[in-house]
Amino acid sequence: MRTSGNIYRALADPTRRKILNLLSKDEHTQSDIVKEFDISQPAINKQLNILKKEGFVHESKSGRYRFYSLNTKVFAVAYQQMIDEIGAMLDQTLVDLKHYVENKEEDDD
Amino acid sequence: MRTSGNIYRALADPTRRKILNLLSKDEHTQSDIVKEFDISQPAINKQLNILKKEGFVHESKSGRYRFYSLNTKVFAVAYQQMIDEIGAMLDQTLVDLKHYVENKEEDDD
DNA sequence: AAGTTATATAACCATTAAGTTATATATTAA
DNA sequence: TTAATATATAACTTAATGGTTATATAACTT
Repeated sequence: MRTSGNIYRALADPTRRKILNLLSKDEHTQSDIVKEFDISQPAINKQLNILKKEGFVHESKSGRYRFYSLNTKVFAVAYQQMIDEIGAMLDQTLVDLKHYVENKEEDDD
Repeated sequence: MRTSGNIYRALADPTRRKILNLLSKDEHTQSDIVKEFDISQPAINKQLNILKKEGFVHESKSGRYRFYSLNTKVFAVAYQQMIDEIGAMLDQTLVDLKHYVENKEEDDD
């Protein structure tokens, strides 16, 4: 099985995170996406190509438009792997933190 | 409240991820850490300084040694924020994926 | 006091990253 | 067929990254 896209790289840039976030809600054309940013069309194009190459985003052509959508399966799997890797470093801490937050909430009620 | 360290940046580099992983298990001196890698001491020093600046790692001086440990609280909080941000994009997908995996396990038993 | 070990710092280098502007190409609309 | 729109690509700039080597400083060991 081919090792999944580099999610760490994908998430490292805020533009890419915002694109992923947009696509998680809906399919968008490239020009739609461009409108959501203050940067140029070629800049967005580059980031889309990166996300495409990593496999997190799917492109489909229709006329002069390119529709982009989140490749949820690929992204979800990479995400899970990341959680497994990073979350493991924090296992007990997260349990503790959860208790702490929960108790805090109780106190606040 | 000061916004938490940039976990996306911290995780973007494999050397930093490995350092964090080491420190999640135990405190280490810098030279201990250096031994775990094939790169130079100054290179490790740099990465440690980045992790320190982001607040994910704590340094304590003792003689000529520097002891490094994971700042678990800071890291856990940043991690949780990341999970909230990124996980939200995948909510339903993750539920589906879980069902899929669970059913698969059942079938395999 | 001299040598060794741990860490820090400076100067440097190559690569990558993330954007820009200008322009080309493809498709649709008038 | 001309104009407008959507996307792609090329060439460039600037800055950040992640390493290197050489050397300095600090602390311990003999």
